[in-house]
Amino acid sequence: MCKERNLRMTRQRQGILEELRKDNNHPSADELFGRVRKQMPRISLGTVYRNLEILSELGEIQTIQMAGSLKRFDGVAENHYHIRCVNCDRLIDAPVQVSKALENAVQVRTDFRILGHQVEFTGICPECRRRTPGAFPDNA
Amino acid sequence: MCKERNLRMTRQRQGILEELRKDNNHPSADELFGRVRKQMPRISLGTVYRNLEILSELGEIQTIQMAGSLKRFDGVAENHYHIRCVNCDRLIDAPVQVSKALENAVQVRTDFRILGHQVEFTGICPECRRRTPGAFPDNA
DNA sequence: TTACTTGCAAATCGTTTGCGATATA
DNA sequence: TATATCGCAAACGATTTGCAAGTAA
Repeated sequence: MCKERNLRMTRQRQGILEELRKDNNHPSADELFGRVRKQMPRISLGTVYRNLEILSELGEIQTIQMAGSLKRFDGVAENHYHIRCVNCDRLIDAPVQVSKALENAVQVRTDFRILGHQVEFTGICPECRRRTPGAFPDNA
Repeated sequence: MCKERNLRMTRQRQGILEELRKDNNHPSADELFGRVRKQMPRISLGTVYRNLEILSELGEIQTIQMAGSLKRFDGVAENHYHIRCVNCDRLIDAPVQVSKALENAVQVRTDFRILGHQVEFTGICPECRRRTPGAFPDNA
């Protein structure tokens, strides 16, 4: 990291990045704040936001904002699709390949210069289906 | 509309829906408020929000929330993909087919019950490329 | 007539920002 | 030492909500 910008690897920035990469769930800023705070009780929420913004600009992480109203953050920077549980808001990686062909298809049909694309599936996660059987029948 | 709920077709609800369907750009609540207000100067922003929420629940319109921090609304209820200009935030429909096969691919690989999916392409719109030549070279 | 809906204004809440203090390179 | 970054708290802005008055069915 630290391209042309004069960035410093502070204890806080380090801790936030490590915590985000520890497992690939996709916490909100506030959730991440809660986790990082266990290591650094005096860190502030503003610092978490500031660093997530910087890390995202650097391409070290990615910011996810789709169906939900909260931003979610992903320690894996490469594009991949997500599935969101509409019941519990859990967000996981979707086990399907990213399609560059889709971008090309749009590119040739418009005068846009296409830079990327995001996909989010919505559904009911296994836990929610199990927890409340009958609430989410398989045939919608 | 008005399934099992006891909904009334008020002047305001009617006007909001008509205005949203007049052309298929994808206004924010506030933009739509501005337009509807020309017909009904006393309508309030809260009313616009309340009705957009209801119309969305009824499946009459859809709420779009992806890369941007503002919700955007779409008078066309059927699923379709969008392209967002990262420079001016313009949002237009993407001229590619919705792929149910994508949903199936995820369905068979997870224990989620997949309900739908959203796709948003990001890029630079023709107007922005033209307006600031050189700023957005074709080879990224 | 009834209860859904409105306009208004205040509240909410995720996120951003100003500032003086701190700590990294 | 210079200045990027921090912690704190206040500001911001989109959205939501409580309430009394208005109105569709």
